[in-house]
Amino acid sequence: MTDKRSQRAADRTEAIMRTTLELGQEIGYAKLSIEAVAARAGAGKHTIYRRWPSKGALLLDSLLSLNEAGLDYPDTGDIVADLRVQIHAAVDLLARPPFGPLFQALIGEAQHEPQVAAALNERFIAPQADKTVARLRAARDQGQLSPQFDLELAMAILSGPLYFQLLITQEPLTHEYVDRILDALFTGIGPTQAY
Amino acid sequence: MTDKRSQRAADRTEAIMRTTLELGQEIGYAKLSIEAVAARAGAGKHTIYRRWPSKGALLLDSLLSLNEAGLDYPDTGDIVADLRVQIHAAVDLLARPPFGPLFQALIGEAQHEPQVAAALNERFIAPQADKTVARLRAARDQGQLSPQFDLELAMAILSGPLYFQLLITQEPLTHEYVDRILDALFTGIGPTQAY
Amino acid sequence: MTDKRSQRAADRTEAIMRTTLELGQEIGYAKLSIEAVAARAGAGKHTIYRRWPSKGALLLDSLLSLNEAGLDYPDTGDIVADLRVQIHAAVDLLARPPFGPLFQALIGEAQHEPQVAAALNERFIAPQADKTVARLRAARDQGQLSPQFDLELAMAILSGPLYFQLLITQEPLTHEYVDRILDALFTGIGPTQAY
Amino acid sequence: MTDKRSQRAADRTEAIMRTTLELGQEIGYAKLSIEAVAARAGAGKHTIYRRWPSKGALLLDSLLSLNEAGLDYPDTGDIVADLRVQIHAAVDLLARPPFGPLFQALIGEAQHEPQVAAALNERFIAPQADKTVARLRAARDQGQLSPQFDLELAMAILSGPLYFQLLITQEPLTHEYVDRILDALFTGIGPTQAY
DNA sequence: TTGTAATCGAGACGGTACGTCGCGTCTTAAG
DNA sequence: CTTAAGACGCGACGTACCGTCTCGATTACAA
Repeated sequence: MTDKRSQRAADRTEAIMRTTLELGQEIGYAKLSIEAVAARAGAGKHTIYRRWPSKGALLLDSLLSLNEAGLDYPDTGDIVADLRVQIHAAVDLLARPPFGPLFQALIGEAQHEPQVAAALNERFIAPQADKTVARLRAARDQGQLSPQFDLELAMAILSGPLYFQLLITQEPLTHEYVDRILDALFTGIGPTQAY
Repeated sequence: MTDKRSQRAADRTEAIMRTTLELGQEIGYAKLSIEAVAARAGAGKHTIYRRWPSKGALLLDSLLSLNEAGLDYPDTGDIVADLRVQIHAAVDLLARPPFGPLFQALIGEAQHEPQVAAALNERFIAPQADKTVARLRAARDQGQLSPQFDLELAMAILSGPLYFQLLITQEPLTHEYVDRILDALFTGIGPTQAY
Repeated sequence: MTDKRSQRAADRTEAIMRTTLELGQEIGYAKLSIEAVAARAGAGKHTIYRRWPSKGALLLDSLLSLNEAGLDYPDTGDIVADLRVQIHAAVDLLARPPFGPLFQALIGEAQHEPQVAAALNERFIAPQADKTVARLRAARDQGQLSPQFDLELAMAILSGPLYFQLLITQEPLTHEYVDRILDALFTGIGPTQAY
Repeated sequence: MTDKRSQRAADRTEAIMRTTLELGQEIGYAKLSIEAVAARAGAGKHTIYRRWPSKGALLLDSLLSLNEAGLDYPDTGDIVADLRVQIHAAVDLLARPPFGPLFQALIGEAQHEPQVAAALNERFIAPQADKTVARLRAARDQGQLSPQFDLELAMAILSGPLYFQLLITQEPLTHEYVDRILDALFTGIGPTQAY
């Protein structure tokens, strides 16, 4: 399949990403320099620059190499239970090393590198969101949700508070908090009587 | 009020922050260097470092100098209408120059500078959140919301999707989107029948 | 004699010079900064700049405060013996702490500060040279030296090799070396037969 | 001779030293900064620091590049005449631009950088001194000087007064002064009768 | 005895340069 | 043709001192 040449290249690519993860965990992704990665990996800087245009791009690939499979949704027929399982898993991934700090650093990079933001969206955020929307759509098609149920909005309401806590208040993400959001979304937050 | 010495200091502080805002708008906050701010402001670098420990801290103060009053909530008695007005204003502020790009850059900085994250929270995020919670509490006390209404969670559901869009998907924030979130929160998102 | 005002001033002057000597011995006169002297002496920088225009000038005064009396020549009637005593004493002073290193540093400063060079000459070098010339003149007047004896040149031949060794080759100055120079000057270096 | 890699390096080295000489003549070697040399030479500061550990070391190499051949002694059989020619040439070199001011600055640096002092000695002072001593030795071997003639001391007596005048009294060095020293050394300074 | 003028410690300020780091580009030699 | 190695121009970092300046507090003298 892959000939000898691309095997050599793949080896180098993999070694560089592995070094990025190691070094990032040791000294922090913010302080990570391409210079240091090259030195530690025994790679020339050229070899890195040939593959990735920026530190953000390298971080993104390194991140994705940690989660190649993605998080897949179960479909047991119970939409709330399935979302709960899935979001608990997502939170476990996002909030803990080695994925968590790297993910956070990457979002930091994305704020001043539009290309990183776009790539992050396209390759990680959107696929995850799509899976959530797809699972919700299935539930709606099965009549578990009303026909007017706004799939995209529901996804945003499920995700937004988590990112808010991860990036802004930087408090720990708990399963309990996820459950409260699910509750609020599917059983209502309580204003019904008053309205 | 302020004696001569602190007046001099205040003048310098103000000049540096003003230059930071100017230069940041011209070349982008990511490319902004303390060196360049010092040169443009006619200040020594020491004078900047004496006041702010990092670029992030300087950005934070400059940001806050743009919005010294904060965004205040109206209380017309109609909680949904009041929130709508308030959040529309917030979105207008957060998503547009000069505040928007600087705010975004600052959150980027916060991802790898815990002190910046803490200061940002303490001095901007938390006060705004507190105002929202306070307005919601007033509504609950007036019986417009059920006694079980989770104030903090509501605030997170109102804020989270906005930050998600601002920082992650980086799509434009519209008043219409705010309205959809408000609707979902206060009238339910639609699963009621199915449950 | 000195009124109260000048007493206060003299105290400060003396404290600054003493600190200069202390600090210079600790960290080396090359690394010495006026900033550090001021801090250590508990003096304002202004107080130093009011008295001395440059680090070199401060060093010079500090140096001279170590040797206020100067080196005085004995006159026992034996010119060679008197010179020997005197030059041995000079060498002991010039080549040893605390005078030596400071003197060396000062000559270093003098190479790029003409005013320091001039002041050093006027206040230290020339007076010493004059004493030597005066002692030689007395010997010539007493008939111990021929009427054609070149006083200035003799002084230069006695001093030059010492400074050469102190500043250029930076080898230790010994009494034995001084004796060899005196021998060469007064008994001839040995070419007589061949000429 | 030199391969391509060292040719590139040699070009940079040479350009930096040439700029050092130019700039030093324009603004004085004391005010010379590595920053300014780098800027004028179109070189990175790193490129300079990679080659020379200090300003003094750079000055030394620049100095030596001005006098790569060294001053060679004639040997006409007449030791005094040969020394005269040679020392006149040395004085002409040492006391005049471009060599003189740079040499003086370098000795200034040497007073607070032992490594510069050592290098200066090894690469300039000692070789010159050795040539003088060698020429004197040849004369002694040929019977022009007595067997007891102290070669090293003679060299010091010839050199010392010149350096004394160059560095300490900072009066101009003349050929006439050199002749007086030669006279004193080889015909005696005149005390003979009295002793 | 009380201004008033000089001096002081303290340290902020605009600068210049330091020596280091990392960027992204480049050149070379080895495979 | 790709690599490891690393030199290079560049720009910024954060620090150290420079010499000037303002600011009260502390003296000492003259009114």
